[in-house]
Amino acid sequence: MKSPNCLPECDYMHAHGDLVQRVHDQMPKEEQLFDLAELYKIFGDSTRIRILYCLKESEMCVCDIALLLGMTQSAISHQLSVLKKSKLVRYRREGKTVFYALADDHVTTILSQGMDHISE
Amino acid sequence: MKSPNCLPECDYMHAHGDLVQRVHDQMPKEEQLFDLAELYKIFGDSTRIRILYCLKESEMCVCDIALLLGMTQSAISHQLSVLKKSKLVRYRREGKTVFYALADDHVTTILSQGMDHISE
DNA sequence: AATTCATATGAACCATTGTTCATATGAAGG
DNA sequence: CCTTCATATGAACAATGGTTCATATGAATT
Repeated sequence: MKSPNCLPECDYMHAHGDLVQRVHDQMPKEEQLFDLAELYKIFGDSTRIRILYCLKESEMCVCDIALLLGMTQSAISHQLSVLKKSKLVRYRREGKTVFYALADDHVTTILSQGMDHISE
Repeated sequence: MKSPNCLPECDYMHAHGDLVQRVHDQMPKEEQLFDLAELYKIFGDSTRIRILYCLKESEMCVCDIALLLGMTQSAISHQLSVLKKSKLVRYRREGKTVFYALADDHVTTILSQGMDHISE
């Protein structure tokens, strides 16, 4: 009798069954892999990357970022809201102005990790 | 006289000019930030993440991966070609079969880096 | 309370991208 | 050489996502 998690049969391709089953059993949970992809998706846009690199230097308000990146306030605000939802940035309000900053050191680490990789 | 890299004027928003200029000067090159985003984009798809996690365990041929992930051979092949273009996987041919593997340890590192982050 | 200013947000539009389907390539075996 | 089998690839389709435009919120100032 097969395990409840066994793979579907494959009649037209004779794959290397043992290997496939072993690797299958060692895979992380589907949900975890999905969340991981979602995380990278956030970093996978150059506007958001540029915003994060701004905030790496200093906390900044929305219109400063917009000015610096040469984009509209709306576009920046939309992207900040994406970054906010993913907890990659935090913010504080001061009067009419909202200052954004990187959420924690982990974000910086991930950024420099990737930067290392492409500078090879 | 302004530096050749100075920012455009902004008449309707009175941004914090000094800060903006300072952060602007410390930003990495546009092209680098673009490439960084492109790298993360590759990781930002759950099919590709799942493929990478398969290959983390063992080198595998295309149809094994397809079987394991319950997807068509074509879909997997297309994604492998994306991963190949970005040098995240390498491959070797053995007769009719092509075996894929992770390109280097750096890929594993990036994967576990992200996995750390979401497991908080 | 009315206005101004910084930011947020909803809808629409266009571009990008992942999958499918059909077909091509290219190696091994008869 | 003709077939078979594993993989690759091109075109088409559907879905996702980033920007813009118009407008809303909400805080400060008069």
